[in-house]
Amino acid sequence: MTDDGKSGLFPAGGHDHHACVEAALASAESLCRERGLRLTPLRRRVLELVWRSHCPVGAYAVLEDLRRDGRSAAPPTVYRALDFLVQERLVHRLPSLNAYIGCNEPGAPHCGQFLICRHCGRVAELHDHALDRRISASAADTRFRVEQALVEVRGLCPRCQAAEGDGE
Amino acid sequence: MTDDGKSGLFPAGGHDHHACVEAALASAESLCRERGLRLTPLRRRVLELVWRSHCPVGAYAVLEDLRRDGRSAAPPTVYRALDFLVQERLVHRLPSLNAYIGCNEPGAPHCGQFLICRHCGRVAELHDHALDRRISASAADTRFRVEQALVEVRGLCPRCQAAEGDGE
DNA sequence: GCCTGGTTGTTATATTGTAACATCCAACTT
DNA sequence: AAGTTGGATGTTACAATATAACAACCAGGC
Ligand SMILES: [Zn+2]
Ligand SMILES: [Zn+2]
Ligand SMILES: [Zn+2]
Ligand SMILES: [Zn+2]
Repeated sequence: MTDDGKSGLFPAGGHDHHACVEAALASAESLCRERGLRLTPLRRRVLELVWRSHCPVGAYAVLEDLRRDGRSAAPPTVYRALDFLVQERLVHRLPSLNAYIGCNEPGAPHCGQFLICRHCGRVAELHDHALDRRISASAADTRFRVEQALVEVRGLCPRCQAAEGDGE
Repeated sequence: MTDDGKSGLFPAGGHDHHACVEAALASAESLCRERGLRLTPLRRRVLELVWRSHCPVGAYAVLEDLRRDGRSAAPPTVYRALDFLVQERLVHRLPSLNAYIGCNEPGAPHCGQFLICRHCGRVAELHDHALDRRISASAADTRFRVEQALVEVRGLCPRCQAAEGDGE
């Protein structure tokens, strides 16, 4: 990150994406080791494929990638791997897109908060704890026991706002 | 509502559901009239079917109901009606459930905020403006232009918390 | 070696959602 | 009234997403 950490949230920023992927994989390895879980080659590869994409990826896109690896693969293969990664909070599922994205702060328990650009498809994950607390408080008012929360915000990312009005 | 308006958010509360459906339909009629839109018999019927359910309903469930009416119906029929109703904010779509639920405050612009009970499937819609504002503020920090926001909270409703630990 | 539990492979199918085009119908125009 | 038009619906076919069920495999412990 070479900026203020805010405007660079969208991965279009000139950060080193390859390094991000490597860091995510290393982090996943250590988290699984701590938890006594098996980050098998398949799971690791799926995590890598999710992270390599700059946008959320669908299960069938991951499936295609696995096949390009030469690996035998069918839908259950990829769904099981993704389920594992979601369970362990290494990736998030975005229900409104039927797609998955790598969590940029795995290990830290948090609810998913996403800014989804309708134009370029990029997604930024937020970690706004005040928002977390606001959701908890609101649910507590109704005596609802929160187990998981998800915030999906659609709109235009800064870059696409600029492009708007032009030929796009 | 016979209570404090909080614990009764979950429709299991002893309110008159039939009256709610009628009120929703009447409200939809007047909103469409104001906006110069056509609440056709099909659209009206779909809205009624969504409202009649105590839980979010899937498109294919609505389709079955339409067929039970004796009406000729295929998936596009119901998806188009649902798309219209969602567009006009008369119903909300819950992406994590692939299902639809009637909006209990149509006309008032608001982001969707839902408490979804994983045990009984019932859903309560919240209207927490502080939460709205918190989301807007968080997005503004990143210069993201919000067009639509959605909060889906999963957990256990008060009733199902009580039932937990028993045979359920 | 053999059992065991978890992981992956494989086939088939279920569920959810759309594209494309035909038909119908209400409202407006002449 | 007859024609025109745009939106709404009917219809067929299909695409995209997800899961059930069972077989095969494999690492670790006995
Ligand atoms: Zn995360
Ligand atoms: Zn964008
Ligand atoms: Zn609403
Ligand atoms: Zn419940």
